[in-house]
Amino acid sequence: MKLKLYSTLTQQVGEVVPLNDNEIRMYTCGPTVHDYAHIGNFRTFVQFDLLRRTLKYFGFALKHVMNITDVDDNIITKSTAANMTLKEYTEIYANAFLEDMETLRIQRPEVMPRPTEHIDSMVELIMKLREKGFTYESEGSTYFRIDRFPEYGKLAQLERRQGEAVGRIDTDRYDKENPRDFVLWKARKPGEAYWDTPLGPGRPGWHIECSAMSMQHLGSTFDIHCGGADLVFPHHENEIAQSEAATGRPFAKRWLHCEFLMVNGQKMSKSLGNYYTLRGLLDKGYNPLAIRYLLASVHYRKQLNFTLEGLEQATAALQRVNDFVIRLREVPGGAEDNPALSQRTRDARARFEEGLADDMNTSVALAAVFELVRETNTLLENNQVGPGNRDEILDFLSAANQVFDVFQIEEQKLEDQEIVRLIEERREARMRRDFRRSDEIRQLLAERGVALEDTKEGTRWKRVI
RNA sequence: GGCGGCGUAGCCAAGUGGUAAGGCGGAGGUCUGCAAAACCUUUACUCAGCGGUUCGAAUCCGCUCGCCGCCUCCA
Repeated sequence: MKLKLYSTLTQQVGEVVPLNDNEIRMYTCGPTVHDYAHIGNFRTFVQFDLLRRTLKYFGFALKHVMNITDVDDNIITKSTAANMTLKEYTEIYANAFLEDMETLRIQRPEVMPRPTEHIDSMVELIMKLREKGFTYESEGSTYFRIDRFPEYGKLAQLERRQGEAVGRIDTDRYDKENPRDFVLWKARKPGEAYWDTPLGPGRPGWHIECSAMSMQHLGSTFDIHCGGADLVFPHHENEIAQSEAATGRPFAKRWLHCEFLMVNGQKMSKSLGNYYTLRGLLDKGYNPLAIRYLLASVHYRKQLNFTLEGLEQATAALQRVNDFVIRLREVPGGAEDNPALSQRTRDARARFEEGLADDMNTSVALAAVFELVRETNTLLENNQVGPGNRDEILDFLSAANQVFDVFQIEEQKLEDQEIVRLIEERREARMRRDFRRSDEIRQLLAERGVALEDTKEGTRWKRVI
């Protein structure tokens, strides 16, 4: 099956064809580590994790680069206020970010470069632009002259307009020939971190970081560049301009942008104060995989309105699949297999893959899982599921988990002996028809996140997520 | 003002010409010591509104209304 993805550049969905052999080279604009990331940020990273896993699912080799930006205005301001070095300060939030990634099961990209370790590449790139006449200097800073790049605006569909929007005045404009020009190298300011380079003392502008790091690790032309929807303009537009001006070659072939997480109809953001952090939600008792599920379940090009109710719905949906797996595992080895169900399982897998192949339509992919769950539950009700069916379905769910990684498919063990003892005690109490004690124990375990369900074959337990 | 997008059941959400996937929730039932889980039945004659094209439209076209994002640091 052919994997198709949208590109902001062409505004069309098209088949993914690697530039080199079977390998996809992909760059994701990562976080700036001046604070804890909020789950709006993580929506993007979860979605591009799905992309990463989808590419692998469809058999591509992958080299994925995601930066961790460790120098910018915010970082400088905050680290100074905290009386810490840049490195001391950013280390805290970089580590927090990596931990949060793990909690959300976001796979580590192959390379996670940091700008402060790539200053040479950036300077080299700017020097190349300077040689080719794309830059000018003003008050110690180096700027990119967009008039020299006729294709400027092709990503954001900006026609080169005469009139600029009223009221959008860049505070630096008096330094620039054209308000749209952007800074490549910022002149040193007293008290701020700087690097001594042939461009003069200073630090890199925001946009040059991603160009330099992506091209250093992936080459001047690579397959996919992704980021949040707010990066289309100016960040990615500027990356294209400076990269293509420097190399004379196309930069990223395909651009993917993840839409925003909304809160009450407004973009979740630090400045609006309407944000939730991962840690905050975990403290409230929400399950990280339910959060991952919620962030993954809505298509990346649609805004997702985040609510706690939505998170609870996601939790329930996930629990349904996990409960199904527990029940499926109880299929006796001697039962007869059901050929019709085998066929249904293959169909479900095909629909799952079709959904993913269609620009990562996660809703369709997940619907394929849920349909199979319902149909199989009905058959389980009538003992029409055999061990072969069970294994085929578990195999399909594992495949789905290669991409989504939210379902609990491995059998869980009770390592807590106290809980094991209580379950046994309850079993004895029920045999004596001592339902008072029985219910008491069930309540006790519920408080510890373990639910008990009595079936004809005995009592089963499960962890509540 | 320019650019991009959205509006489908109580909530989330798929569906881009052929007669409304899936999830959550609600109601009734089966099962159960009671629960829980699961299953069964039910919950949009209709897709923001109004026109148009078509044998046929949630899907195409036009207009109207409402909402969001980018154009400024931002995932």
